[in-house]
Amino acid sequence: MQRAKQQSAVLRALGAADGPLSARELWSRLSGTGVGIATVYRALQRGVEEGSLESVEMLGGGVRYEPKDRKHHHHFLCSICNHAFDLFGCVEGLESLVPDGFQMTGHEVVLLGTCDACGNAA
Amino acid sequence: MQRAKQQSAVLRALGAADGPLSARELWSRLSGTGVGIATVYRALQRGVEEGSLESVEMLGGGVRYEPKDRKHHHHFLCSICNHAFDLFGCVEGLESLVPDGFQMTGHEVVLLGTCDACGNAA
DNA sequence: CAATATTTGATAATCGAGTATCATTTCTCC
DNA sequence: GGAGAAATGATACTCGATTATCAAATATTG
Repeated sequence: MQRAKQQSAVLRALGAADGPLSARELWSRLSGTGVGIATVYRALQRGVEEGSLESVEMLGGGVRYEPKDRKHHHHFLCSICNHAFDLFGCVEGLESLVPDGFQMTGHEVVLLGTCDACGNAA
Repeated sequence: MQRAKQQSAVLRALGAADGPLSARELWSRLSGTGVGIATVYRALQRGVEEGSLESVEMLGGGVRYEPKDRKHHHHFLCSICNHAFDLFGCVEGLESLVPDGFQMTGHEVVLLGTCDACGNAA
Protein backbone atom coordinates (compact mmCIF):
# COMPACT_ATOMS: atom_id res chain seq x y z
CA MET A 1 0.00 0.00 0.00
CA GLN A 2 1.27 3.43 -0.82
CA ARG A 3 2.19 6.11 1.64
CA ALA A 4 -0.24 8.65 2.97
CA LYS A 5 -3.16 6.69 1.68
CA GLN A 6 -5.76 8.71 3.51
CA GLN A 7 -4.33 12.01 2.45
CA SER A 8 -4.47 10.86 -1.14
CA ALA A 9 -8.11 10.04 -0.68
CA VAL A 10 -8.69 13.52 0.64
CA LEU A 11 -7.02 15.14 -2.34
CA ARG A 12 -8.85 12.88 -4.75
CA ALA A 13 -12.17 13.82 -3.22
CA LEU A 14 -11.28 17.48 -3.55
CA GLY A 15 -10.27 17.01 -7.16
CA ALA A 16 -13.58 15.37 -7.93
CA ALA A 17 -15.63 18.23 -6.52
CA ASP A 18 -17.40 20.75 -8.71
CA GLY A 19 -16.15 23.66 -6.66
CA PRO A 20 -13.91 24.61 -3.75
CA LEU A 21 -14.61 22.80 -0.50
CA SER A 22 -14.01 23.69 3.11
CA ALA A 23 -12.25 21.26 5.39
CA ARG A 24 -15.57 20.29 6.95
CA GLU A 25 -17.31 19.81 3.62
CA LEU A 26 -14.49 17.64 2.46
CA TRP A 27 -14.57 15.66 5.66
CA SER A 28 -18.29 15.01 5.38
CA ARG A 29 -17.77 13.70 1.85
CA LEU A 30 -15.36 11.18 3.32
CA SER A 31 -17.62 10.01 6.07
CA GLY A 32 -17.70 6.27 6.11
CA THR A 33 -14.07 5.99 5.17
CA GLY A 34 -12.96 6.62 8.75
CA VAL A 35 -10.72 9.50 7.79
CA GLY A 36 -10.27 11.86 10.71
CA ILE A 37 -10.73 15.58 10.51
CA ALA A 38 -7.09 16.04 11.44
CA THR A 39 -6.00 14.12 8.38
CA VAL A 40 -8.16 16.32 6.21
CA TYR A 41 -6.42 19.39 7.59
CA ARG A 42 -3.05 17.73 7.16
CA ALA A 43 -3.74 16.88 3.55
CA LEU A 44 -4.94 20.40 2.80
CA GLN A 45 -1.99 21.98 4.51
CA ARG A 46 0.46 19.79 2.69
CA GLY A 47 -1.28 20.37 -0.62
CA VAL A 48 -0.95 24.11 -0.20
CA GLU A 49 2.69 23.81 0.83
CA GLU A 50 3.50 21.65 -2.15
CA GLY A 51 1.66 23.97 -4.47
CA SER A 52 -0.99 21.62 -5.75
CA LEU A 53 -3.79 23.29 -3.82
CA GLU A 54 -4.91 26.81 -3.31
CA SER A 55 -7.05 28.26 -0.58
CA VAL A 56 -9.95 30.47 -1.50
CA GLU A 57 -11.63 32.79 0.88
CA MET A 58 -15.20 33.42 0.14
CA LEU A 59 -18.31 34.87 1.60
CA GLY A 60 -20.37 32.17 3.18
CA GLY A 61 -17.72 31.79 5.79
CA GLY A 62 -14.38 30.20 6.05
CA VAL A 63 -11.67 29.05 3.75
CA ARG A 64 -12.18 26.59 0.95
CA TYR A 65 -9.64 24.71 -1.11
CA GLU A 66 -9.35 23.78 -4.74
CA PRO A 67 -6.74 22.23 -7.04
CA LYS A 68 -4.40 24.89 -8.33
CA ASP A 69 -4.31 23.56 -11.88
CA ARG A 70 -7.72 24.91 -12.75
CA LYS A 71 -7.96 27.76 -15.21
CA HIS A 72 -8.95 31.23 -14.09
CA HIS A 73 -12.53 31.03 -12.95
CA HIS A 74 -15.02 32.32 -10.45
CA HIS A 75 -17.71 30.91 -8.22
CA PHE A 76 -21.40 30.74 -7.71
CA LEU A 77 -22.50 30.50 -4.10
CA CYS A 78 -25.88 28.95 -3.42
CA SER A 79 -27.58 30.75 -0.58
CA ILE A 80 -29.56 27.65 0.33
CA CYS A 81 -27.10 24.78 0.39
CA ASN A 82 -24.15 27.15 0.82
CA HIS A 83 -22.15 25.20 -1.72
CA ALA A 84 -19.72 26.99 -4.03
CA PHE A 85 -19.73 25.98 -7.70
CA ASP A 86 -17.03 26.66 -10.23
CA LEU A 87 -17.99 28.96 -13.07
CA PHE A 88 -16.28 29.36 -16.41
CA GLY A 89 -15.42 32.60 -18.05
CA CYS A 90 -14.77 36.03 -16.68
CA VAL A 91 -16.06 39.57 -16.91
CA GLU A 92 -15.18 42.81 -18.64
CA GLY A 93 -14.59 46.29 -17.37
CA LEU A 94 -12.77 45.65 -14.13
CA GLU A 95 -9.95 48.07 -14.87
CA SER A 96 -12.29 51.00 -15.12
CA LEU A 97 -13.25 50.53 -11.47
CA VAL A 98 -9.75 50.94 -10.10
CA PRO A 99 -9.19 54.32 -8.44
CA ASP A 100 -6.23 56.49 -9.39
CA GLY A 101 -3.04 55.42 -7.74
CA PHE A 102 -4.29 51.92 -6.92
CA GLN A 103 -2.63 48.87 -8.39
CA MET A 104 -4.88 45.92 -9.16
CA THR A 105 -3.21 42.54 -9.02
CA GLY A 106 -6.25 40.31 -9.02
CA HIS A 107 -9.96 40.07 -8.58
CA GLU A 108 -12.71 37.88 -7.26
CA VAL A 109 -16.22 37.56 -8.57
CA VAL A 110 -18.90 35.67 -6.71
CA LEU A 111 -22.39 35.24 -8.02
CA LEU A 112 -25.08 34.67 -5.45
CA GLY A 113 -28.39 32.90 -5.79
CA THR A 114 -29.79 29.39 -5.86
CA CYS A 115 -28.32 26.42 -7.62
CA ASP A 116 -30.24 24.11 -9.90
CA ALA A 117 -30.96 21.50 -7.26
CA CYS A 118 -32.05 23.93 -4.55
CA GLY A 119 -34.09 25.99 -6.98
CA ASN A 120 -36.06 22.94 -8.05
CA ALA A 121 -36.49 21.65 -4.53
CA ALA A 122 -38.05 24.92 -3.34
CA MET B 1 -27.32 64.67 26.91
CA GLN B 2 -29.06 62.57 24.37
CA ARG B 3 -29.63 58.87 24.52
CA ALA B 4 -27.16 56.29 23.28
CA LYS B 5 -24.53 58.91 22.77
CA GLN B 6 -21.71 56.46 22.29
CA GLN B 7 -23.59 54.32 19.83
CA SER B 8 -24.30 57.41 17.77
CA ALA B 9 -20.61 58.14 17.72
CA VAL B 10 -19.96 54.63 16.46
CA LEU B 11 -22.45 54.98 13.63
CA ARG B 12 -21.12 58.39 12.72
CA ALA B 13 -17.59 57.04 12.49
CA LEU B 14 -18.80 54.26 10.24
CA GLY B 15 -20.64 56.71 8.03
CA ALA B 16 -17.49 58.77 7.63
CA ALA B 17 -15.38 55.84 6.46
CA ASP B 18 -14.39 55.31 2.83
CA GLY B 19 -15.32 51.66 2.94
CA PRO B 20 -16.82 48.96 5.12
CA LEU B 21 -15.21 48.49 8.52
CA SER B 22 -14.95 45.56 10.87
CA ALA B 23 -15.89 45.96 14.51
CA ARG B 24 -12.22 46.15 15.44
CA GLU B 25 -11.35 48.68 12.77
CA LEU B 26 -14.21 50.82 13.89
CA TRP B 27 -13.18 50.49 17.49
CA SER B 28 -9.63 51.51 16.77
CA ARG B 29 -10.91 54.62 15.02
CA LEU B 30 -12.68 55.52 18.23
CA SER B 31 -9.72 55.00 20.47
CA GLY B 32 -9.34 57.95 22.74
CA THR B 33 -13.07 58.39 23.11
CA GLY B 34 -13.28 55.67 25.73
CA VAL B 35 -15.91 53.75 23.81
CA GLY B 36 -15.79 50.06 24.70
CA ILE B 37 -15.69 47.26 22.19
CA ALA B 38 -18.98 45.98 23.51
CA THR B 39 -20.66 49.26 22.61
CA VAL B 40 -19.30 49.01 19.10
CA TYR B 41 -20.85 45.59 18.72
CA ARG B 42 -24.07 46.86 20.23
CA ALA B 43 -24.26 49.77 17.82
CA LEU B 44 -23.54 47.53 14.84
CA GLN B 45 -26.09 44.98 15.90
CA ARG B 46 -28.73 47.60 16.45
CA GLY B 47 -27.93 49.27 13.15
CA VAL B 48 -28.42 46.03 11.28
CA GLU B 49 -31.66 45.29 13.14
CA GLU B 50 -33.01 48.75 12.39
CA GLY B 51 -32.01 48.47 8.77
CA SER B 52 -29.57 51.35 8.59
CA LEU B 53 -26.53 49.12 8.35
CA GLU B 54 -25.60 46.13 6.33
CA SER B 55 -22.96 43.52 7.00
CA VAL B 56 -20.56 42.58 4.25
CA GLU B 57 -18.53 39.44 4.23
CA MET B 58 -15.31 39.73 2.43
CA LEU B 59 -12.09 37.98 1.86
CA GLY B 60 -9.50 39.33 4.21
CA GLY B 61 -11.39 37.80 7.04
CA GLY B 62 -14.38 38.64 9.06
CA VAL B 63 -17.49 40.70 8.69
CA ARG B 64 -17.50 44.39 7.92
CA TYR B 65 -20.31 46.89 8.12
CA GLU B 66 -21.42 49.78 5.98
CA PRO B 67 -24.39 52.15 5.83
CA LYS B 68 -27.19 50.65 3.81
CA ASP B 69 -28.04 53.82 1.96
CA ARG B 70 -25.05 53.60 -0.35
CA LYS B 71 -25.66 52.88 -4.00
CA HIS B 72 -24.69 49.56 -5.52
CA HIS B 73 -20.94 49.33 -5.41
CA HIS B 74 -18.04 46.99 -4.91
CA HIS B 75 -14.78 47.00 -3.01
CA PHE B 76 -11.06 47.15 -3.43
CA LEU B 77 -9.11 45.24 -0.82
CA CYS B 78 -5.54 46.34 -0.20
CA SER B 79 -3.37 43.34 0.43
CA ILE B 80 -0.96 45.40 2.52
CA CYS B 81 -3.10 47.42 4.91
CA ASN B 82 -6.04 45.04 4.52
CA HIS B 83 -8.41 47.96 4.29
CA ALA B 84 -11.47 47.74 2.05
CA PHE B 85 -12.29 50.76 -0.12
CA ASP B 86 -15.58 51.54 -1.79
CA LEU B 87 -15.53 51.52 -5.57
CA PHE B 88 -18.02 53.10 -7.92
CA GLY B 89 -19.51 51.46 -10.95
CA CYS B 90 -20.11 47.86 -11.85
CA VAL B 91 -19.21 45.31 -14.47
CA GLU B 92 -20.77 43.75 -17.55
CA GLY B 93 -21.33 40.19 -18.60
CA LEU B 94 -22.24 38.55 -15.31
CA GLU B 95 -25.36 36.86 -16.66
CA SER B 96 -23.37 34.89 -19.19
CA LEU B 97 -21.52 33.12 -16.38
CA VAL B 98 -24.62 31.67 -14.75
CA PRO B 99 -25.04 27.95 -15.41
CA ASP B 100 -28.31 26.57 -16.71
CA GLY B 101 -30.89 26.13 -14.02
CA PHE B 102 -29.19 28.49 -11.58
CA GLN B 103 -30.90 31.66 -10.44
CA MET B 104 -28.67 34.66 -9.79
CA THR B 105 -29.97 37.11 -7.22
CA GLY B 106 -26.85 39.12 -6.59
CA HIS B 107 -23.13 39.34 -7.02
CA GLU B 108 -19.97 40.51 -5.36
CA VAL B 109 -16.86 41.85 -6.99
CA VAL B 110 -13.67 42.43 -5.06
CA LEU B 111 -10.56 43.86 -6.64
CA LEU B 112 -7.29 42.99 -5.00
CA GLY B 113 -4.04 44.88 -4.99
CA THR B 114 -2.40 47.79 -3.26
CA CYS B 115 -4.00 51.08 -2.43
CA ASP B 116 -2.52 54.46 -3.22
CA ALA B 117 -0.96 54.98 0.18
CA CYS B 118 0.57 51.51 0.49
CA GLY B 119 1.77 51.52 -3.11
CA ASN B 120 3.66 54.75 -2.55
CA ALA B 121 5.07 53.68 0.78
CA ALA B 122 6.56 50.52 -0.68
C1' DC C 1 -35.11 65.95 43.18
C1' DA C 2 -36.76 61.03 43.24
C1' DA C 3 -37.84 56.88 40.87
C1' DT C 4 -37.05 54.29 36.98
C1' DA C 5 -35.15 52.84 32.61
C1' DT C 6 -31.32 52.88 29.44
C1' DT C 7 -26.61 52.93 28.30
C1' DT C 8 -21.99 52.00 29.15
C1' DG C 9 -17.31 49.69 29.85
C1' DA C 10 -14.86 45.94 31.71
C1' DT C 11 -14.47 41.47 31.51
C1' DA C 12 -16.03 36.67 31.81
C1' DA C 13 -18.11 33.21 28.99
C1' DT C 14 -19.01 31.02 24.64
C1' DC C 15 -18.25 29.29 20.20
C1' DG C 16 -16.03 27.42 16.13
C1' DA C 17 -12.00 26.81 13.31
C1' DG C 18 -7.79 25.13 13.22
C1' DT C 19 -3.58 23.01 15.57
C1' DA C 20 -0.86 20.12 18.70
C1' DT C 21 -0.25 15.86 21.04
C1' DC C 22 0.20 11.09 21.53
C1' DA C 23 -0.48 6.22 21.38
C1' DT C 24 -1.31 3.12 17.69
C1' DT C 25 -1.07 1.47 13.07
C1' DT C 26 1.04 1.09 8.72
C1' DC C 27 4.91 1.70 5.48
C1' DT C 28 9.56 1.33 3.88
C1' DC C 29 13.88 -0.60 3.64
C1' DC C 30 16.99 -3.92 4.56
C1' DG D 1 10.47 -10.61 9.52
C1' DG D 2 12.34 -6.59 12.21
C1' DA D 3 13.70 -1.72 13.12
C1' DG D 4 12.76 2.76 12.35
C1' DA D 5 10.06 6.41 10.00
C1' DA D 6 5.78 8.26 8.62
C1' DA D 7 0.82 8.45 8.86
C1' DT D 8 -3.42 8.15 11.33
C1' DG D 9 -7.53 9.18 14.40
C1' DA D 10 -9.13 10.79 18.69
C1' DT D 11 -9.20 14.47 21.27
C1' DA D 12 -7.25 18.19 24.14
C1' DC D 13 -5.91 22.68 23.36
C1' DT D 14 -5.37 27.39 21.48
C1' DC D 15 -6.90 31.56 19.57
C1' DG D 16 -9.75 35.21 18.03
C1' DA D 17 -14.39 36.93 17.33
C1' DT D 18 -18.62 37.70 19.35
C1' DT D 19 -21.94 37.64 23.16
C1' DA D 20 -23.52 37.73 27.98
C1' DT D 21 -23.24 39.64 32.50
C1' DC D 22 -23.27 43.09 35.86
C1' DA D 23 -22.42 47.09 38.52
C1' DA D 24 -21.83 51.95 37.75
C1' DA D 25 -23.02 56.04 35.14
C1' DT D 26 -26.35 58.64 32.73
C1' DA D 27 -31.08 59.87 30.90
C1' DT D 28 -35.91 60.41 31.29
C1' DT D 29 -40.14 61.37 33.47
C1' DG D 30 -42.95 63.52 36.57
